[in-house]
Amino acid sequence: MSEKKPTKQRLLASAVELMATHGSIEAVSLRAVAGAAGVSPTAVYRHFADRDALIIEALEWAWLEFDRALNEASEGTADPHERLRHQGHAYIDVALARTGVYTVLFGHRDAAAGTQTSVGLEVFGNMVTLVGEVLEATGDDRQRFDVATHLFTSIHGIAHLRSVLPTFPWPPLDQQLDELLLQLRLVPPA
Amino acid sequence: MSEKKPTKQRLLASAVELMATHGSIEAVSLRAVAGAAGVSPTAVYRHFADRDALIIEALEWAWLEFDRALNEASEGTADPHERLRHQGHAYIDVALARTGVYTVLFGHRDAAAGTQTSVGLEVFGNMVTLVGEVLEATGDDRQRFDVATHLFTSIHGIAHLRSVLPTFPWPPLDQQLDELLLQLRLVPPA
DNA sequence: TGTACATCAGTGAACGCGCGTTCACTGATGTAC
DNA sequence: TGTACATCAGTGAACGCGCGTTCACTGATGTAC
Repeated sequence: MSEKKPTKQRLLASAVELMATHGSIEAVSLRAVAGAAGVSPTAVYRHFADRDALIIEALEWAWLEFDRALNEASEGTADPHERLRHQGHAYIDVALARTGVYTVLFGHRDAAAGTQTSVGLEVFGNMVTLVGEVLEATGDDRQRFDVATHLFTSIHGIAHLRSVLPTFPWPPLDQQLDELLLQLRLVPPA
Repeated sequence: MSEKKPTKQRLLASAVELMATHGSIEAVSLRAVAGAAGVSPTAVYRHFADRDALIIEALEWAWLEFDRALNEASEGTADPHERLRHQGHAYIDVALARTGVYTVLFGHRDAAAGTQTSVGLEVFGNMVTLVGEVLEATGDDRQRFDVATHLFTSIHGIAHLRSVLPTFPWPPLDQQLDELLLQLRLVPPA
C-alpha cells in the first residue's frame, strides 16, 4: 500500500513535522529527526552535511509547501478578485492549520533571513503578481508592490496573532478578511 | 557610582537581556542567566523555584517594560487622538529597538499563553481604553473592542514583520502608521 | 556469465559539551534573652 | 553589651541527560572486464 519513500525525503518530512508539533526550531534536533524517520542519527550525515544543512532544507521544504497550498487554492479560478480572495483565505487557513510551522517560518530573524533569498520571498512575489492583476483589471493605477506590501503586513498580522493567541475572542475570519480587502480597495467595484 | 541591585533583579534583567540578544527563550538557560548576573548557577534557586519560574517572571518583567514604554510615550499629552498616535509610534519603536524581546513575547503559543492572563493582555486593555476615548471624542459609535482588535492586529503585523524581515524595503514608518489610523478612522475629522 | 572491486546507505560505540537540578557546605546577618 | 542560635544568600562538586559529531564497521548494490 504505502510507498517506501527515500530516506532523505522522510528526514525532511519528519523535520517539518517536528516544527509543526513543537513550533520551534530548537525542537528539531538531529536525533529527533532521525528517530522520527526510523533511522540512526549517524545516517543523517549520508544526506546532509550537518544539522544546519538539514534545518535549512527543511525550512525551504516548508516554504514550498506553503507556496503550493496558496497556488492550489486559486487553481481553477480565472477572475483575479476571486483568486486573491481564495489565496487570502488559504494563507490564513494554512497558517492556522499548522501554526507551529507558520510561527517557525516567521519566528525569528535568523529563520526568516536564512531562506529569505530563495523560497520565502517567492510567496510574496506571487502576492505582488496577483495584486497587480487585480489592479489592472479595475484600471487602478496604484503601485502593485506598495499595495502588496500592505496586504502582506495585514494578513500576516491576522494569521500570526491568531496563531499565537488562539483563545482570544477573534471576529469571524471571513468578516475580517473581507473588511481588509475592502479597505485596500481590492474588491470588484459595486 | 552604580548602585548594587539585589540579585533577583539582576537575574531578571539578565534574562530579558538574553532574550533581546538571542531572540529566543531557549537561549535563556539558567546557567547563562546566572553567569550574566555574576552568580553561580545554584544561586538562582535561592530566588526562583526552577528555570520555568525564572522564565515566567522574566516574561512578565518584559511585558511590564513594554507596557510602561507605551504609557510614557503619551504621558504629557491630553488630546486622545495625539495620545493614540504617540502610543502607536512607541509600540513599533520599542518592538524594533528590541526585536529579540518582541519576537519572544509574541513568539510561540506557549510564551504568549503563559503570561496571557496577567500582564500581556494589559497592553491590549490599555489599547481598548485609549481607542474608546478617541471614539468618544468624535462621537463615533463603533464598538471600542472591535476597533482596538483591528488596530492591534494591524500594528502587530507591521511591528512583527519589520522585526523578522529588517532588510525588506519597507515604506516610511510614519506614512505606514498614519495610513493605518486613517483607514481605521481614528484620526480627528478634517 | 562470473569474478573482483568500488560505491554507498546504513549501523553502534564513543567523545565532549551545556544543560537543569541535588547536595552538603560556608559565612554573613538578624534575633532572643 | 554579650552570647547562642536561626536564617538566608551564596558556593563548588557531582549527577544524569540529550545533544551534534567522529569513527571504524557492515552489507547491499553497481560496474569493469
